[in-house]
Amino acid sequence: MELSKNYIPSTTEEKWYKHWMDKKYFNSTPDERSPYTVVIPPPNVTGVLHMGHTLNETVQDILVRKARMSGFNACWVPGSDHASIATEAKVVQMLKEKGIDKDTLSREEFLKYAFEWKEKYGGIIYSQIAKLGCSVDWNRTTFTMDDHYYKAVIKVFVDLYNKGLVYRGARMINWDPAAKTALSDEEVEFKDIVGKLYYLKYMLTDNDTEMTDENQESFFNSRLSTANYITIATQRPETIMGDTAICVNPTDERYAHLKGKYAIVPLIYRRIPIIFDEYVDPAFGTGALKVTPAHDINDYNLGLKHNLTVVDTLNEDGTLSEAAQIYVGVERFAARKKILVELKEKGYFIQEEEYPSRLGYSQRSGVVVEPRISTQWFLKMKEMAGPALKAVVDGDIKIHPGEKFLATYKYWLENVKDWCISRQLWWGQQIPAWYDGQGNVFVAETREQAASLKLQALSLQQQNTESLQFEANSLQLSQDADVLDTWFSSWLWPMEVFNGISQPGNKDFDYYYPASVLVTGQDIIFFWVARMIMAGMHYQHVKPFSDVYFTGMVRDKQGRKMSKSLGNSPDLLELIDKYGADSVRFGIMISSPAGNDMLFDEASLEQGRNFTNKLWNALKLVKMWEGRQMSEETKEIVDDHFELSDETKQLFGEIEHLPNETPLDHANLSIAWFANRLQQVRVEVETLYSQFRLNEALKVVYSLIWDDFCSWYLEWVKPGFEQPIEDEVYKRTVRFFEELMQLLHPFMPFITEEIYHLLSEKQDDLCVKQFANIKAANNGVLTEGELLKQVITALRDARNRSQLKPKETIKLFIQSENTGVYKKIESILLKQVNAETIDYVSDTVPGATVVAIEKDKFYMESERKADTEAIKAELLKDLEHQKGFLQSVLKKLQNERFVANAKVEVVVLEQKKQADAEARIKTIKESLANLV
RNA sequence: AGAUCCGUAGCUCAGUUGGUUAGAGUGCUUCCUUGACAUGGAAGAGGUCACCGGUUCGAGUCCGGUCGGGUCUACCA
Repeated sequence: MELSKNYIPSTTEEKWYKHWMDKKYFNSTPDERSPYTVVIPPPNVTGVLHMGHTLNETVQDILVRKARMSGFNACWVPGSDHASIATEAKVVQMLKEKGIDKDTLSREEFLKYAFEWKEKYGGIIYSQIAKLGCSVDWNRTTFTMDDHYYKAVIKVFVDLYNKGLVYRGARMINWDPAAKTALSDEEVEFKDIVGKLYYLKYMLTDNDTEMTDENQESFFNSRLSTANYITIATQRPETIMGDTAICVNPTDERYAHLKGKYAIVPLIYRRIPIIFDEYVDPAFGTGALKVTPAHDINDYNLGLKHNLTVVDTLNEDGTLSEAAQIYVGVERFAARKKILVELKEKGYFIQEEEYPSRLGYSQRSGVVVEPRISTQWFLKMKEMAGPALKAVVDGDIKIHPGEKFLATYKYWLENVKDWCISRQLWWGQQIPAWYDGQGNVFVAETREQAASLKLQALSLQQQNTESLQFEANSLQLSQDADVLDTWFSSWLWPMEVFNGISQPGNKDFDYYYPASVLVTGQDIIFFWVARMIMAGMHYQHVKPFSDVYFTGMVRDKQGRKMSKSLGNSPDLLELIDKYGADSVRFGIMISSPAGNDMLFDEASLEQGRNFTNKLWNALKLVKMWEGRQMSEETKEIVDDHFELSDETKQLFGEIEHLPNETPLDHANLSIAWFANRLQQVRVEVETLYSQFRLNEALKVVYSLIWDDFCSWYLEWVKPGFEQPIEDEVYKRTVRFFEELMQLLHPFMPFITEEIYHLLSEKQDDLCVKQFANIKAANNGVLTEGELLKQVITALRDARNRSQLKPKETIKLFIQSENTGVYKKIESILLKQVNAETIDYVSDTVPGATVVAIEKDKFYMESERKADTEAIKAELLKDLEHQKGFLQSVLKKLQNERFVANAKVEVVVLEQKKQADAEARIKTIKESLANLV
């Protein structure tokens, strides 16, 4: 078969994903194996995958594929989130573009549009997950508004209400004036801004009768010239109409005389009391605070304490309300400008100064959040927090990387406030609360159950059943118009994807719950992770997952957050088109240290593409050898010619799965070395997996393939041009290649599966091929391989320094006490350093370039005359280095306390270093003497 | 304001319980195209591990402090 010049991902990827699907490898049903469960963090149903998702899904797929290949029944559940605010905003926008105003639609009409929208765009995210190669069980795809899921959410709400954990009340909440809904504390993002602080005059009066005079305005304005006022500082002059007090610190002597007096709000001339509270910091601003209970959380608390009236001067859309009396209907920031103008005109304005501060913005709509008093549903969090905190603190749930997030998690749970769970939206689970006309509320899963609750309530008052029946027909219950916060459904995710809430105790749920690992971004630790733990502990008394792996945030090259507005968020499908899914996975993983933010750079994807090309070309090389094995006759001749030494046989014996029938000496070492090297790396990779250090695991495998396999092993066993290869060497090489592909498969599933099948005819697939047990590596063989590499590199370096062209050959003379080692690798050495002959000498070779490695010396003779000066300089540099090294070793060894206190193996190591360094210095000195 | 992480090669980062004169990728320099791969090969240069002090036979690693940067949390108008 003719293989293309470079690897072409597109056809391969489609072919194999379809094959895996046809074989149902990703589908999981309970069996006798241990489960390995992962639930996907459900992306927004109408969204697209961004780079953060890509990193996340890749990590999960690596873990899931690795588990599937390691004897586990791996089950990865995909799905999506209805994302109430985000989706509703998109639908509203879409309707607006069609010329339809949401307010003109009924709830049912709107939901019809929303579901159409979801059907149209909801599939995008799934196709992207498939493109990336994710091995999810598509039969288990779950949407947070699926029928069973919807019912589960309602069931939980009713249950928590009945337990007294859900309640309804008027509280200060975060209000989004654009989406016109309440938000939870977590949905508010604070940004640093430079605002302004305005200093305003409030007139003082001790008149305890309310001023109603038509002429009050001119009365106060005329008295402004006198000093009879108090100065306050505010950032929000548009809220002064909501002021219901001025507050000063009771210890502040400047204002002690104001006890019992009143201030007059400018422009509307409301008379408000001066109150005293420790809360006010005398050092800040003027030490006098205007109190606006309706529009500031602190003022609200002050208002509660001092029994102040609440004047809400804003409408739900952020315009000024009737209660503001002036500028009614004007948008809040426009009103601020107009009011400032009027304050200046009338003389109430003193000065303004720049003031750095933080402002809360809606995570979804991006507008400035308005603190607002509103009647909402809340979940008591204190009761939920305890077990969730314990599960993590006790180590039942392990967080990776741990130390970094434990403190944050703990602090949040210990200081958690009640969760506002109602949203003034239509897209979501409608709150199962029904109101009668008399201000009673009935919480139940269905209208019928709510009605029967009402009947029960009535029956307590009325014993007459006939009249009760009459009442039931005219109950006129109306359901709460609001829906629940999206996170109030997502927190059930690990349970309800297996119907654990709607059908508790079902077979799947018992088998798959709890999940093995949760992989998610650290930005939703409170939104989602903590709350899933709460729900899991509350309903199952069992953690929802054993490990949490936090991926870092994906940023651009300059370290900026990826965002649509910056245009620095690349399109995943374009990247896959350009580089292939394997390269995208490689690129994002290789530069992604666990838990740290990663800077995304397309260069790392190029590195991935180059890697796939390298793999492809290694395949081409090996395929060239196929069918070029030796004939039986040639093989006999060759085997006869090369008698195996006992040493080599011994070396071979260390690898139990190597054949008894052995090929050539050099291949002997090559195969033995690589077999051991492979085992060594497998041990390393296992450890890294268990520590979730996936990027390091990938680096190790990458280097094993590129450096050890391609650059060394393949070169060592490579036959001469158009020469045959030994049968056994060919088979071993194919086998190594297969094992490497298996090791790499979780990271780069497509190309590895392709190469696995191209290497030889196969019945099985890499996707489900089980890893063989790891064998212990033999250090002696590894050391021998390392020595060979070292010798080759040093000789090549010497060639370079002598400015020898690659084609120019050398004559090599080896002076060593242990020639046996080198005789074994002669054929490799010849090839790798382009020598025509190798001879063994017991003395120096005059006029040759000398290279010293450990205690051995290598003389290199060539046509070209050696540059003795350059070589001398090199040797002197090396000598200096060795001398310095020896000195530092001696310093330790001569220190009695070191010898006494350090571990024995450390001391032994130092002694060996000393001996090696001394021997090497001797060799270098001899070489230098030889030069003259 | 509190918490927390970070500061190692030009750049992005590894460096696991302290123990070779500190590693990788990328970039850079030199050389190399009929022989799997120029999306490549061979080789090389490049670091006072932010700074100061302490513990120790021994510190990039542990402790304290300083400076610089990030992130999260918090009700100072």
